[in-house]
Amino acid sequence: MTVMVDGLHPAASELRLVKVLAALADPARLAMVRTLARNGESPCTQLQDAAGLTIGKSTFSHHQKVLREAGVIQARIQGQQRILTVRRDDLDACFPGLFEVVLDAPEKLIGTKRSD
Amino acid sequence: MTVMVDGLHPAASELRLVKVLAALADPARLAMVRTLARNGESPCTQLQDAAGLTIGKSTFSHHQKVLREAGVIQARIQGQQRILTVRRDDLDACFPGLFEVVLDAPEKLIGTKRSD
DNA sequence: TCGATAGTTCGACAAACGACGTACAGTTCG
DNA sequence: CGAACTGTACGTCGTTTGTCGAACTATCGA
Repeated sequence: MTVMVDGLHPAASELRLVKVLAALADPARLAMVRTLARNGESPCTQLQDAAGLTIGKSTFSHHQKVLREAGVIQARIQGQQRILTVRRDDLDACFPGLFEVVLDAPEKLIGTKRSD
Repeated sequence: MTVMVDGLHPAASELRLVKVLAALADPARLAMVRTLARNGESPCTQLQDAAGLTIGKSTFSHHQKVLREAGVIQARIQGQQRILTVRRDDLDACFPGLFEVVLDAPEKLIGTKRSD
């Protein structure tokens, strides 16, 4: 069975650019979002693996929460796992073009640290 | 006379998405960039006034530096003032569409705090 | 029921960040 | 020269952020 996790996701009308940018302005989170967008919806563990993140699971959970609260991704409970999805429709509606930029940027231009 | 301030600006090939996003993920800096883009090049004091920022001048200088080091804006010395400009060509070349998104976003969707 | 799997929550800690005031430096003008 | 103007650099303070490990919750399967 599939259950939506509400109250944790902001409505589309609640998205704010500053918060979305802040959520994306981290190497780990950017990798999560880009990988998720390319691979389609994934459970947390699978995404963490696919994104090549070497962080602990509690840290991953934290980043996932930041992205969720910014409205960038969505989580839905299916069995014992959370299936994550990019909220592309809402992002495109609010900030048209933003997601495409983030997705299309070549790996070389991403940057590995907040300061480099 | 006009003198370019070099060594302080990253080359176009040095721009990194994470750093650009981090630079833009602040209400004050976002206001600076958006105002600067609309008003064209401006000296610091004039920009701070036009952007309606109530922060101290040293804080403004700090934000200006963050934007400069991320490659978002450029400074050139003219007389006793620094003329600031958005590096739109370089941004468009590296992350096509990004700047347009940031510029076109309606004020309502910007957000006033990093966390709201 | 027991154990494995999948994530969350909590508390701690170091590092980074934003804001401030003061002092400083370069330019222009009297 | 000296004062006014424009912005930078430095040190500090309090808050936020990223990371971790350990404890906890919930679901599924044997």
